[in-house]
Amino acid sequence: MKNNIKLDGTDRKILEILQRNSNITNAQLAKEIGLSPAPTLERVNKLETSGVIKSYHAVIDPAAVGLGVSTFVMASLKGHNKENISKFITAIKAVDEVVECHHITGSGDFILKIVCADIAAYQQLMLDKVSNIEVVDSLQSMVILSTFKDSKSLPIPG
Amino acid sequence: MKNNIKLDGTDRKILEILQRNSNITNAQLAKEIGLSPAPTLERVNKLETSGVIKSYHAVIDPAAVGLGVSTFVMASLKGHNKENISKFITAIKAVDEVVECHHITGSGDFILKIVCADIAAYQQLMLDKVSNIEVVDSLQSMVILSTFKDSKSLPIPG
DNA sequence: TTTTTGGCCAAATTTTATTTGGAAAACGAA
DNA sequence: TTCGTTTTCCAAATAAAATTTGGCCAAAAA
Repeated sequence: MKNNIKLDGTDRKILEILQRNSNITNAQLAKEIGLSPAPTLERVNKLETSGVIKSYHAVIDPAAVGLGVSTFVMASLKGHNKENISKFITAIKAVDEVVECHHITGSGDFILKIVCADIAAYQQLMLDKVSNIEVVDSLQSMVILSTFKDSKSLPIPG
Repeated sequence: MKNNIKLDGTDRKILEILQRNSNITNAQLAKEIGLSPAPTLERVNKLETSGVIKSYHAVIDPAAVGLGVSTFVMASLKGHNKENISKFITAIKAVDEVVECHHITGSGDFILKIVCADIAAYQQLMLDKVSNIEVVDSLQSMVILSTFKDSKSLPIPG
C-alpha cells in the first residue's frame, strides 16, 4: 500500500519507539505515547498497512553464532549497461553472506556488505561466489575492525 | 550474558525465522520448528538472555517518512591515534543521521552510513556536523542510487 | 447551525503468552 | 549395563495481552 500517509507527532513517537524496540506491548506503547491501547493499536495497524512500517526483525549477535568477519566490498562491473547490472544483482541475491547490495555513485558501481565465519571462509566465498561473477571487473575489500554505531533507528524528520 | 551457548538445528531454525519476521506468534513459530509452544518459548527466552538475540526492531520505509537520501561516507582522520579516534566516535554518535559507523582496514579509516531528507539536508549535515569534527581529515561520499538487497538475516553457519 | 468525520476511551471478548507438573529421552558414572 | 541425573519435551491450566465493540466528543465540512 503506498498511501501518501500523513504522520503527526504521535505517529512519529510510535515509529521512534518501535524502531528502538518492537517487542514492547501495545499497552506499554500506549502509555508512552499518552493514548489508550485501542487508538494506539489502530495507529500501528495503519502504519503497517500503509507501508510506513515494512517489517519486524530480531537482531542477533554475529559473534554468538560464529560469524567473525564482516566486510564492505566495492565492486566495479565490466560494463555499466542494464544487462550487466541485472546479471550482477541476480548473482548477488543468491549469496546469503551478502547481506546488502547498493548501487552507488562514485568510482565503484556497487557496495556490498558481507558477513561470514572467518577470513578463510571469506576468501573462499569471494573466490567462489563473487570474483566469479562474469560481469565483475574489480573488487576492493574493507574489513570491519570494529563497529561503533549500528543504529536501527532512522532519524524521522520533524 | 555471554554464556558460550550451544546452538542446535532447532535453535538455528528459530533464529532464521525471527530474523526474517519477529512478529510471528509463539504458537506459529512452534509449528514451524516442529515443537509445542512451551519448549519453543523456553528456547527463545534462552536465546534472548544468553545474548544471541540482541534486540527486536521495526523497519520503516525511509521514503515514507521523508528520507530520500542515503549515503556511505569514507572518512580519514588526521592521526590514527586512540585519542583522535575516540574524539571522532564521540562526535559521530551524537549525530542521529549517522546510522552506522565502522572502523575499517584500507585507505579510509571509517565508513559511515548516513540517512537524511534530501541533498540539501545532506550537504548541510556534512558541513555542520561531520566536516566540522576537528580530527577529520578527508571525506568521500558515495550516494546510494538504489538498494537491491538489504537482508535482515545473517547467514548462520551450519 | 447541523451533519459528518475522525479520533478517542472503557470495557468486553478473543487470542496469545506463560506457567505448571510431570513424562520420556539423553547422558554420565559406577 | 544400570541407576540416577539432567535435559527436553508435552498437555493443560492460568495469566497476560491483543483486539473488538459501542459509543462519546471535538473538529471540519456543508
